[in-house]
Amino acid sequence: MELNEVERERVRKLATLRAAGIDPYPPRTEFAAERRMAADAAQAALAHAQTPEAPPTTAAIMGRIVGKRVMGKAAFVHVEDGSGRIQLFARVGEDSLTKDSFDILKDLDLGDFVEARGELMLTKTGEPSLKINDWRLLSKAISQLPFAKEEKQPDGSVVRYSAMSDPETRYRQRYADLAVNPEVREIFRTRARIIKAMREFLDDHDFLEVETPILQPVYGGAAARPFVTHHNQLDQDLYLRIAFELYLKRVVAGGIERVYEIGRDFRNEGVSFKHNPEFTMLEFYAAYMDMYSVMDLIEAMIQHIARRALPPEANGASVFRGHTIHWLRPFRRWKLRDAILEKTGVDYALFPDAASLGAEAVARRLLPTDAVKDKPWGKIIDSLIGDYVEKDLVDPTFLYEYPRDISPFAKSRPDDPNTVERFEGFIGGAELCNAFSELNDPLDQEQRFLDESANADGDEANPIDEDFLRAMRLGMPPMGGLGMGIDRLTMMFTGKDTIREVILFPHLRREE
RNA sequence: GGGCCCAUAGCUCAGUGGCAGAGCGGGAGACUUUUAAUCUCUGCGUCGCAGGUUCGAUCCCUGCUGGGCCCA
Repeated sequence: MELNEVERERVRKLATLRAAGIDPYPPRTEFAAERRMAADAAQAALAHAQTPEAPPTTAAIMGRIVGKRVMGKAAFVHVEDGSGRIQLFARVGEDSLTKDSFDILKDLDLGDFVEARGELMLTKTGEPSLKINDWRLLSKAISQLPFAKEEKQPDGSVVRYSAMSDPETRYRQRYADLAVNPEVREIFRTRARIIKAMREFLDDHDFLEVETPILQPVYGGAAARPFVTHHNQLDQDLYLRIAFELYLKRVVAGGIERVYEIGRDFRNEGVSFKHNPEFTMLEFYAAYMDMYSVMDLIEAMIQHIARRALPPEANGASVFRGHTIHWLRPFRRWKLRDAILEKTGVDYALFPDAASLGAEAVARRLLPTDAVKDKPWGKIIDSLIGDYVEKDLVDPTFLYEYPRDISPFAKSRPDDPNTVERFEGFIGGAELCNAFSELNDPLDQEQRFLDESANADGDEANPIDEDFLRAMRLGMPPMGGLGMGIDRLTMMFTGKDTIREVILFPHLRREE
C-alpha cells in the first residue's frame, strides 16, 4: 500500500504515541460507566446552565473527532457519536489538562476516535461543551476523511464546503460517506424504521414471517433472468431466486394461512438508477383474502409505515421526484381500462386481440411499431400504462383489473376471461407494488405456464415448476397476495431518485 | 443496447497547444472561550489508461476504462 504524505505523517504520529507509552488502538474504553450520548450531554449542559448554584455535572463522551481548533494553550474539539455532536473544551491548567496531555490532544486528527470526561458547561458563546480533565485515544485514523466544513449563516442556514459529493466515491467508499454525511446515516435509519413498521403491522395482522430458499432448483414467480450457480457435491445447477411467490404459496397450501417474507431477490439484468442486481422485497399471501381485501390491507400497512417512519414534522408527507406525496390520504382506486381510456382515448375492450389493439395504438401514434410487433395483447396495454398513465399517478393510486396474458399467477375475472383480479400500486409516478387474487386452479395454472412459454420472446421463458403444480393439485385455498419493493418504498419515503442512495453498498463495476 | 456529458492535488474545483493552479485539508511557528478560528511561513500531482497529430499534448483526434444524465 502506497501511503500519501498525510498518511506517512500519521504513521509517524503512531510511532510518537507508542514511544510515549500510548496504545493508539486500545482494546477497550475506560470511561464506559460514565458515558453519555453527545446530544443528551448537550441538553444536560444547557439545563445545568439554568441553575448555576448546582454542583457541576460530569460526563464522559466517546466518539469521532470531526472538528478541531487549537489556540495556544486552549483547544476546542467537536466529537460526534450516534446521537449528534458536542464540543470538548481543553486548556492547560489545573481545571483541565496537564501540558503533556494537552500537547498530545492538540496533535489529534479529524477522524480519530477518543473518549473524554469532564464537566458539562457552556462556553462564552453559549455552546454546550465538556470541559475535559481526562481523555484517551481510542483509535487513530491514518487516511483523511473528506469532512465538510460547515459555516452557519446569519439567517441560521448552514453552508457546507468541500463535502464528499462524487457519487461513485460515495458508493464505493460508503464508510467514508456515512462518516462525513450525517444525512446519509439518516436514510438508513429511515429504511430500518420502514421495515420494522412493516413487520409490526403484518405480525399484528396474524401473518407469520417465514424464510424460503434463496438457492432454487427451478426459478419462477416473475419474468426475469436469474443468476446461476452450482452445487458441487450434488453436481446440480441452482438459481438465485427472482421471487418468493411460488414457495410462499406452497406454505399457504400447507395450512399456514398468512405468511410473509422480507428478503433479497436477485435478477441478472441491467444495473441503473432504478435497478440493483439484488434488491429487497416484501411478499405476503393470505388465505381467504382477494385482491380487494389486499388493497385495504396494503393501504393500511403503508399508512402505518408512514406514521412510524416519517419524522413528525413531515405531517405524513414526503417529496419524491418533485412531487409531494400525501401518504395518509385515502388511496385512489382506478380501473385500468378507465385509466387508459382517459389518458389515451383507447378503450382496449373494443380491441380484444393483439393485432387490432396494436394497429389502433400505432394508428393513433401512441406507440412505435416495434413496441407492438409480435407483442402479446397485455404487453401492449402494459406499454400504454408505462407511457401514458404511470407518470401521472402521483397520489397513491391502485390501478386494477389487468390483462390475463401478462399475469400468469392471477385469477381470471368470472365475467371476463381476458382480465384478471390484479392491481398495481403507484406513487409519485412510479410503480410500488403488485397484487392479485391468486390463481389456485392447478389445471389453469399449468395452462398459463404453457402459454407463457409459448409467448415468451426468447430467453424470458421460465422453466415450469412441476413441484409447485403438485402443491396446487393437492389443494390450495383461495388467497390474496402482494409483492412490494422495499428499496423503492424507501426512495419514496426519503425522497431519493436513485436506488443507490437507499442501498448501503450498491453494485458497481469492479474498480481498475 | 443508443445519445450526451464528466474524469486535473487527500477533498471541492479552476485552467492553458509552451515551467501545473486556488480554497480547504497537511507540515512548521504564534495564540488560554473558538466554532469554515485567526495570523506568518511551507509542501503537495502518473492532469483516468493506451495510441495518434505536433518541434512540443493535461489541452486537439481515436480507442479503452470508470462514472453521471437521458432514451430503449
